[in-house]
Amino acid sequence: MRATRLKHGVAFTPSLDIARWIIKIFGIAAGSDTGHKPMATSTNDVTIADIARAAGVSVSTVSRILNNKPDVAEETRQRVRAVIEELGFTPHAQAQRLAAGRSRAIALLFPDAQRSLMREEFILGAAKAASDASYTFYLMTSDLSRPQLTALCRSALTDGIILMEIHLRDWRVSYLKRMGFPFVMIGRCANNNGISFIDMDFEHGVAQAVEYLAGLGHRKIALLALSSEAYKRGYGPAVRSRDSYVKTCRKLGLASIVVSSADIAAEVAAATHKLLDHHPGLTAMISMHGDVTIAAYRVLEERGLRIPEDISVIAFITSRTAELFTPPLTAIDFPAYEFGYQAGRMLIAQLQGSGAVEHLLPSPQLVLRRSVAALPMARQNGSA
Amino acid sequence: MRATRLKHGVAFTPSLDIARWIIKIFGIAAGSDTGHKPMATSTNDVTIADIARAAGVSVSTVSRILNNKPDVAEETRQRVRAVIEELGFTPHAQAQRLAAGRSRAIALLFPDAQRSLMREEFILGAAKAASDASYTFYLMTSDLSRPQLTALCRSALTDGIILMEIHLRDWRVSYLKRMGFPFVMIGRCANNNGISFIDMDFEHGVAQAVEYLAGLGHRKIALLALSSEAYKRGYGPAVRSRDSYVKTCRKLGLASIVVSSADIAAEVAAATHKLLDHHPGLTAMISMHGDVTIAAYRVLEERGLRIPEDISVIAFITSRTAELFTPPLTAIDFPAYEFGYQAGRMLIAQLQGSGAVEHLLPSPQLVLRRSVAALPMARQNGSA
DNA sequence: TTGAAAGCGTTACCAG
DNA sequence: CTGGTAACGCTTTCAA
Repeated sequence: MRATRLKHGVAFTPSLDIARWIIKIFGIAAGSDTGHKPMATSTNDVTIADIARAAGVSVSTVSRILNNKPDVAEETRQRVRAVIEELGFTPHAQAQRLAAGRSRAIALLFPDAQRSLMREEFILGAAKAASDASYTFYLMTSDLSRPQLTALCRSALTDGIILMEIHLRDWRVSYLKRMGFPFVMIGRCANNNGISFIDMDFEHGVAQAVEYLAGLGHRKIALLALSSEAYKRGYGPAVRSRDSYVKTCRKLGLASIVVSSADIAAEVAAATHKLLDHHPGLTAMISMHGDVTIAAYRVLEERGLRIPEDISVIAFITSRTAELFTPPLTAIDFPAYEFGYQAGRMLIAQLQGSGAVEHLLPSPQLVLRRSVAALPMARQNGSA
Repeated sequence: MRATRLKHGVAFTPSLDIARWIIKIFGIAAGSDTGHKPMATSTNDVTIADIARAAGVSVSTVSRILNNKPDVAEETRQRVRAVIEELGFTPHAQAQRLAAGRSRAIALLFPDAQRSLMREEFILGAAKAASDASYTFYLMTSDLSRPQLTALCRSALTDGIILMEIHLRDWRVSYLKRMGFPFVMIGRCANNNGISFIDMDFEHGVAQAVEYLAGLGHRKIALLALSSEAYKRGYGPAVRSRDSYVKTCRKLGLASIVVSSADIAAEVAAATHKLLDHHPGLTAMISMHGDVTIAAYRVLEERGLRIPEDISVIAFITSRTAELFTPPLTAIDFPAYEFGYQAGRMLIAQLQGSGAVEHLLPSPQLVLRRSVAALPMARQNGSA
């Protein structure tokens, strides 16, 4: 993981040294030949009125045809459609939205904080769901403050919202609920009455992982938990995973060994060191840190511990990412793309009036790869 | 990488078996207490007219204040602002957009085809650039057909577009240029007159990689190239990387060893096998396959070849992903997030009338990690 | 510095 | 089945 700087364009830090990029400025385009005008209307001169005139019908009729309303004579429909085709007309989305009072758009509020290879897949899934339903898809990064959320709702930019990073008690949820603004969650609150969500079942996932490891003879199983700060804030995954871990350990008569840290390589590494220092007999760990679990791998490697011979590791992680680890990570699979897709689908269903509230809590799948091994009898007696 | 199915919720394929998810339907919400109405307007009753009335001014004045126009008495401004605050007013975005003829939105056209850990970072970067400039950000997956692109332009949904996966001759580019519709590219064509872009300099990147390896004594350096189909289509990265590789090899008096494949694990694995079968003396390879390079790693491992002792590997890849490999990948760093950010920034600058065309071709940075080693003298004489 | 009024391009209601 | 017309909520001349 170490790297050094060489002479010629070889650097450790891959920071974008923008000032040194090859930047060619071709001068001012102004109103010249390129003719890039910021006016979107320049591209869309032909309106519904033009169509009406050309086809010898009224705008209402054209509108009806555009919206596939039934009460139009087939012959008229054909004729108008031909004109539309010929003039290359496409409706002005903003105008449609204003007049119709709906935007046919959904938005995903994506936490700005830390990027994670896993969570990015939510985006594509949600976007796909939108496009499948002919909705447009907004991605909003930057964590919204309360007034910003209000503004978003009132702006009518979007018909509904997908919320992520849900806390057990989440002000955004209460607020949107009170406003009656449509939304769904990836994650869930303590109380989810009347709200659709899809969530990873961390509770069962962790229990499953612990039991699986215990079944292989492991007795000292640690949890590399999310930050205690997140736990205190009531961040769902942090609370549910940790609580479930403790409970499962108790049930199985195992000691709970928890070490918390933020999803940052340096902190996960420090946490892992701490863990190994304090618990020399450790034979397995469960990581909540997604791809950052690599930091734990490196620490183990550094300390001469082999995976899985000396230590078994399980993480909550996307398949694609799990496969990049060596050895590949045995994992509770986190199908982030599918989660995003389902969230989008649910939201749109809700918008289209199917009043059903959906609570999706897929049962976690443990995918066996190569980071877990059974504990040999010799070690089961605690001889670290 | 192999995995087996166990009895209890343990599966190899992490496919979402939706039918078996725990799905609770809480009945029809209808017009009940949840009150989720699809009408966005329900949330936004207070209009600019209400403000005007309450403040005792005209709508024009309120509008001016909303848009920070200079010609308003400071005292009036204060008073109206207070009313806006008090009534919790937020402008109706669709109405603004319709009236103003601008959407203050940009869109990223994201290729639907294959997902890649790397390319997903483009999205967040572009979204950030938009949010930094108070623009909204559309993400459109699904590859647009020609009529769909036309429709997008005419719809006035967005003021400008970011294009990806650029081919040397790209119909979308010609089309948008002809239409005079604002756009920028991540990637570049053969001829980029008057068009802003940011592109990875694959040409120099590959040259740098080959020269670096050659400098370490390697003589048999292979290129795990992108699919020959992509090459034939004129996909920029495919063409530029391969051509540069061949050229650099010739310059250095090395034989060119190219094997092409799609960005799919199975194909990359097959290509790697083929490579090793046909070129037993191989000591280094350069991969264009991003995170799919893991497939090559696995093949090497499988065949008992150590990285970097037996084979050195260099790839074009994001730092975050490179660190997941073991050993960590020495790489031409692909700062995808920054690319996305710059593309967004450029587009918005263009929309705001700074007519400067920017051609950004940052010099590729080789980041040394641990997948490359110098060739011992003993092996330099070709004794595989 | 302010106000009145004419759009912006659709949709949707109401007559016919 | 079709046409007129009033919204939709805001921006932007043009006068005052």
